[in-house]
Amino acid sequence: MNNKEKLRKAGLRPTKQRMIIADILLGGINRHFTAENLQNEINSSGKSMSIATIYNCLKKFRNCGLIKQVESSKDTAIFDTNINQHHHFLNEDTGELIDIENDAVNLRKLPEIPQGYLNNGVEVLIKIKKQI
Amino acid sequence: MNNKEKLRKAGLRPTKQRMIIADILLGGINRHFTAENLQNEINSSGKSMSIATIYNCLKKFRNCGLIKQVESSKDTAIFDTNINQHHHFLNEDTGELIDIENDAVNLRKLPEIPQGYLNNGVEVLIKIKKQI
DNA sequence: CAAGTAGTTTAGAACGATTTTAAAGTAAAA
DNA sequence: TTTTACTTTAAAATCGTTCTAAACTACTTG
Ligand SMILES: [Mn+2]
Ligand SMILES: [Mn+2]
Ligand SMILES: [Zn+2]
Ligand SMILES: [Zn+2]
Repeated sequence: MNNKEKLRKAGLRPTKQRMIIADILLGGINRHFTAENLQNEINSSGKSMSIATIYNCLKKFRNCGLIKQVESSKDTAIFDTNINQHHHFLNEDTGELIDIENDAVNLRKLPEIPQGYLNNGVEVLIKIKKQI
Repeated sequence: MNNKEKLRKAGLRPTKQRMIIADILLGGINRHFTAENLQNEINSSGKSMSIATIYNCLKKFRNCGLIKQVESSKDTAIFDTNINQHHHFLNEDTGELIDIENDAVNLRKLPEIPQGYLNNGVEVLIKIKKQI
């Protein structure tokens, strides 16, 4: 399925701007990035896009499940093209995130989900720092 | 150990403002809160404190290990008085966090820590949402 | 205790990330 | 083709947080 079809299937009009972002984000190597990272990459390729549009698109993409947003205590939102359930190393010295594939982690025991609620995904974060 | 001693031991001068915050946060029931939550609570008790001071104190408390900051994709920083290693349910409908005690989770398999790095804590986040 | 000094608080300004506004532009529907 | 709803944009606004610089206070030293 090409990117235009992916957008259509997600209920999003394939505008010029969304196609530019889809071409960068979808179907390539997985990555973690900020809105500003993405704008810089668009600029480097000789194109340009309003930062408002970038935020609009990322929010739409996220709400459609085309990308995810990472839980992070940094003050800038971090997005993730890896939409499979997976886990992360967090380098606490640098803030860098590294993917951990889902099957590299195995949970022997989990608490009961509160009454009336559904498990909507489990994420493991392994904080690491450089050895001294 | 009383709060004044706790601050001293952490290398922090027990100022009037830090004692007010310590009295609210330390040694009570564990909770998750924002800087604004804390200011509202201080205000409700008839006291007042500059928001800059609240941020200053929370940062000092966090750096001393008296409180933690939660990994969260919300744009407001969330702090946690539970400084033990533990896990969370995240109610994705409301943003509410619920503590999961460390021994309620058991990890059978973890990936290898990258060469030259140390494991500095593992956090499990279980996202939940209301059943439909 | 009295001074001295180093650390702290504060209001307000500044900042950086994100959202809103409102007008112009574009994609899809009729 | 005309109409409609949706999208993009620059610029302003907003929001959480940090900075500035002056006043204040806790601790140290004499
Ligand atoms: Mn923030
Ligand atoms: Mn965040
Ligand atoms: Zn990832
Ligand atoms: Zn907690």
